[in-house]
Amino acid sequence: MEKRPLYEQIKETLLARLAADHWRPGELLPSEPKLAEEFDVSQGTVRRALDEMVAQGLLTRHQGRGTAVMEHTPFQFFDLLRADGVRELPESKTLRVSVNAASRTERDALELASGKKVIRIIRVRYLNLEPKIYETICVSWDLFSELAAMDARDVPNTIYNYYEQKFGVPVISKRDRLRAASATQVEARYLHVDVGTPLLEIECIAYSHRQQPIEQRISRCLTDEHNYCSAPA
Amino acid sequence: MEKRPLYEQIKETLLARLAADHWRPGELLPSEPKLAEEFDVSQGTVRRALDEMVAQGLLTRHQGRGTAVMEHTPFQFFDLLRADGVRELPESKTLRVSVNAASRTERDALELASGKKVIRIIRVRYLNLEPKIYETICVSWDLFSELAAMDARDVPNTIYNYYEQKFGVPVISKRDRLRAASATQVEARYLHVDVGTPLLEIECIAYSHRQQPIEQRISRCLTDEHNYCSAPA
DNA sequence: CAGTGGTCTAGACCACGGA
DNA sequence: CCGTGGTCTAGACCACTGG
Repeated sequence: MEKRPLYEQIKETLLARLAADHWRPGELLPSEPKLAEEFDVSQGTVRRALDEMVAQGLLTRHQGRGTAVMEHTPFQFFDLLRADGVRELPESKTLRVSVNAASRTERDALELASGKKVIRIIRVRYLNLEPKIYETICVSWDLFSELAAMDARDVPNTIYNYYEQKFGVPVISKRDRLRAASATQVEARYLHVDVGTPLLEIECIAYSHRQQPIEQRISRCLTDEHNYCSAPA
Repeated sequence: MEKRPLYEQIKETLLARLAADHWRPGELLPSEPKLAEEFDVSQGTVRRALDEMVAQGLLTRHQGRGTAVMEHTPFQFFDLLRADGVRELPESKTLRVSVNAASRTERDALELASGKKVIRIIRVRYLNLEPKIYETICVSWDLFSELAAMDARDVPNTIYNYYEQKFGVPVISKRDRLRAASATQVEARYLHVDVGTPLLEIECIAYSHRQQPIEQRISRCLTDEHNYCSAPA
């Protein structure tokens, strides 16, 4: 017999089913009494497992309707806010899609073996029609080779949604590291500023189920009108 | 009768007692059965209230011992990490303590009426013995007037602890806004870099109970060896 | 050892949503 | 109307801590 709490085991089973695409985003899970019967525990124990998954942002509950798989909006994972706190939808223009050998830092970020290839997407993002972000996205070629064949014009604006829709790989969490940097020549040209202008560099690693790293994204941002905001505690 | 859930009412009562210094940090609360009896509810309902306060980081539980008021370590609210992820204790050297009329942004941050005075503390912080942060701390003079009389040499390194010990005002949460900036002449001198070097500016507002703003802190950081890291999701 | 929190059960009643 | 999740109860047994 297992010695870990029942609700943890149930949670793990449900996590595995989520990872295996057992239910699509937005779809309703079986009701609590149903799950309780299946796992042969009380409804309270199922509730505890579901509660924790809701707290993690994986599920949502609606009284009278049921418990559904969370749909991740394009906004949820974008952290640049206007000075007044309003969240704006960023537009994107993709500059280049290329396939290269992974660099050392990319291998670390994505947990790839040496010699593995990655797809790099370089794009400029606009806030309020002004170029504010020069962004390099890096994903494993093994996982997303279809992306490499794509024309730059066809790269969707909300890539996390695309991972989920096309490849069934939802982005569940992410971790950011921030530092200050200076605009390079290329960045200065695209962002319409002088070389050396201070930029906020956000290195974001996106994870799917089981902490599997999916994407490394380095965003170099003009922060004259927008700020990065930590989660409201 | 109240219509809100019982566990929320209990939580609010307990929060009020925390704010009123009913228990000191580290002290044990009454046991769950005791609280259940006092509020005339079942132990499960008390548990739920306590669980939420634990999730908020206000309490800690120890099986066999009891539930205690969380002690806030100086580390908990410092977010600059070395590239390898290790957290270092920053040392501080206070440059100046002054009393001034609050600026517009300071009044907004601390929710002060116009004409109110603030105490400003300017200091340099060291990581691994190197100057890395030029920091301006701003607090309401009404709340902390004793600080103004203090010699710069006596300003403690871990100010949050000091607020809690001396004034009974614990820092419960904070909100950060980040942007990129350029080193001014003064900053460049203290941080041993050239004027214009990119700095990471962290504007941090610290809150006590009931979202009352306590402190505004603007830290301008060299991020050559350290990064700001978002909470691990 | 007695008392604490941690887990789990089997019920109850309620508020909400959809058919 | 029925089935859903939301709240609440009163108990059980366990694992851990301290004296």
